[in-house]
Amino acid sequence: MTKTANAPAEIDLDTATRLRLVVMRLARRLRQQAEPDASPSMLSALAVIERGPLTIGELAEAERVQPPTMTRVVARLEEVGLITRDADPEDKRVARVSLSNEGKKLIARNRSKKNAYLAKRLRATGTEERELAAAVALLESILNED
Amino acid sequence: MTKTANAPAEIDLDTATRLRLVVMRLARRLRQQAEPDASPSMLSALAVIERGPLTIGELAEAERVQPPTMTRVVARLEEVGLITRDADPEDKRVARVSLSNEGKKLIARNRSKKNAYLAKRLRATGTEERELAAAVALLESILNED
DNA sequence: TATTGTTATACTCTATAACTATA
DNA sequence: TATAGTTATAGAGTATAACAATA
Repeated sequence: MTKTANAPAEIDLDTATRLRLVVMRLARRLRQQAEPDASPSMLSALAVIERGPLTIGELAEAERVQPPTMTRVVARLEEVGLITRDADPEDKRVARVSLSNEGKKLIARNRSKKNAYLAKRLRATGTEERELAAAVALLESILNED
Repeated sequence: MTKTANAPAEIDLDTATRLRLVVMRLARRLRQQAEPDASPSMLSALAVIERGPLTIGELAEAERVQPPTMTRVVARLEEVGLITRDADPEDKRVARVSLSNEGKKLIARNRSKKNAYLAKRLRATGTEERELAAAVALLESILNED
C-alpha cells in the first residue's frame, strides 16, 4: 500500500458537513479510547444522574433518547453497581435512579484523571486547553438550547 | 413527570470529559437528523473517496477503522450504487473504489443543501456560522494530526 | 510466507412496536 | 384510559479472530 492518508482537511465542505464528519470521527476515536469501567452511553447517563436522582423518563428526555434505550443503559449501570434504583413509594410505576458509592467514585476518578489521548493531541497541535474548552462550550450551547 | 431537564452545562467537568460528552451527544443528534440516502459512516467514507480512488485498506486507514468495518461500509455503498469497485489489474487481491455518478450527485446535493437542523440551532444560540467553523476547525486539527 | 480483503461472531447504541403494571 | 417502564425485534457501527485468494 502506498504511504497513506494523514487525511487533509476537507476544506471545500460546508460547515454542516464538516461538523457531521468531525463529530462522527471524534466519537469513533474517543470510543476507541474508552473507559474500561463504563461505555460512553453509560458515562453520559451517569453525568446526568450525578446532578440528582431522576426517573427513567426524565433521564431519557435529558439524554434525548427513547425510553427503551434508557431502560437498557440503566440496566447495565445497575448490573455493574454504578447506580441504585428505588421504586417511588407514591407511584409504583416510577423508578428513581441515583449514583451508588461506586458511581460517585468512578466520576471522581474520571474527573481527576488526565486524559492521555487528548493531552497528546493538544500538545501535538499546540492547542491550549482553554481554546478547546471554548470550542467545546460552543458545541454544548448548540446542543443544549431549545 | 416534572418539567424537565433542559440539561444545564456540566461546568464542573474537566475538558476531556466535556468533550467526550458533547461529541457523543452531538453524534447522537446528528444521527437522528440523518440523511435519507446514506448513513453517517457511509457519508464519511464517501467524503474520503471523493478525494480520489482508494483501496479498502487505504480507506480503512484514512477513516481509522479496522478493515472488516470498511468492507461492510463499502459493501453498502456499492449496494446502493454510490460507488463502483474495480479489481486492480496488477494485483488481484486489491479492490479500488471510486465514486459513481450517483455518489458525485449525492455529494453535490449535500454540499448545496442547507442543513435545517444546524441552521436552527445557530439561530437559537445567536452563534455566527464563522464561530462554529472555527470550533470545527480546531476539532479537525486535533483529529487529523499524527 | 506475507498481504488484501472477507466471513463469522459479538458487543454497543439506538429505534419502533407491542406489552405489563399501575394510576 | 393514560402513563411509566419493559420486552421483543431490528439495524447501524464497530471490533477481533479465523479464513481465502493472491502475491
